[in-house]
Amino acid sequence: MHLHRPEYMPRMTRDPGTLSSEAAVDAWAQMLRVSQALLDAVEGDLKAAGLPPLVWYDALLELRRAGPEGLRPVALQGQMLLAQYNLSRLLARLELEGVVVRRPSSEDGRGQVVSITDSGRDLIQRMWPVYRDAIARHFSRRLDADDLTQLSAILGKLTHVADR
Amino acid sequence: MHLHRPEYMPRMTRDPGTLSSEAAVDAWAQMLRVSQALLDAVEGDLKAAGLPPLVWYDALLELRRAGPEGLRPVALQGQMLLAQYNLSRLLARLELEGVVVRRPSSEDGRGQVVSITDSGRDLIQRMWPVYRDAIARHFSRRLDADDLTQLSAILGKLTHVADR
DNA sequence: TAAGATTGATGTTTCAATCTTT
DNA sequence: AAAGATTGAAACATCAATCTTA
Repeated sequence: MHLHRPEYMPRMTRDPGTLSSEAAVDAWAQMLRVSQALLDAVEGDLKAAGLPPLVWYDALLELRRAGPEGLRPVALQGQMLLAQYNLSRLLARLELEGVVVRRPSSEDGRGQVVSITDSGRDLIQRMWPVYRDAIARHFSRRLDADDLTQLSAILGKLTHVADR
Repeated sequence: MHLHRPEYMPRMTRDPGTLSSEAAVDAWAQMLRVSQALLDAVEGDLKAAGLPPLVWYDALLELRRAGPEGLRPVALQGQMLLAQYNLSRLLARLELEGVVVRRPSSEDGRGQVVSITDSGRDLIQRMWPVYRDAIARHFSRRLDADDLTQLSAILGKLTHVADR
């Protein structure tokens, strides 16, 4: 359990802000560990089925949503949590595989437009059943409706991480 | 929000096992996204303070717990979620930096024993205040005691991911 | 044969610098 | 100067093969 419970932590001060910090740090470590294990498990299922990693699924899904007009890489960046250089290289791999196409933007000379191809639509359709089953097996199956409601509410409180 | 809500998902079957699958998939995507953002934020704080990444903290913490006898790499592997080859190279970096030492095991000719050094103890002590503040800022500060209790209970249900 | 651990080759991510257009 | 995007070099992760001892 507790991936990194800090035994170093100084003996619990009276500062109200740190009163329950031990429980908070334990929960933090637990969350890190569980989500990493879940991610590993799901990625493992995809790989076992001979399919590409989750980040391909995420990118293709956003591009499919965008429709025939495609998306600017900078817009994709906002959806996915990727650095610009990282996205640039991901798109290069996707294009090499033939699942997306890139063309220069007519509106903005600096930019590009990326669209999903038929082959990309086919790939994401083949990925989804495997992904769906992996989520069910490792995640949904272990939680009931109340768990999902509570979890979602708590995660919602953690959403604006970039603040401050 | 919803990192990859599957619009591909076929129109909700009557199969009881999949009745609430949409909510589950949303919660799954939310969890992935939030934990990745939190991790990025905390790693960013460490880096901004000129400190090494979290995985160093985790390894050093386990080794400090182990005390003077040290730990076998295979034992560290169990604590951290790392592949063997990955750990091997992490330990090489830690040793190069002088924060751990490796020596052959006297009990098992195949194995080694790894211990933290004084320099390693110093490093982890310098990392902890930064890490603690990052957890507080990005995580604890946004949750109350009930949130922590609920979150921990839910994460507990997700813990045995390797099953089945 | 299996467990503990490492390594060469390859792929991916990151940092910092760059290039083009706004 | 700032925004959109890319790239060389370096760091790190992964795969498959290897080595040693149990």
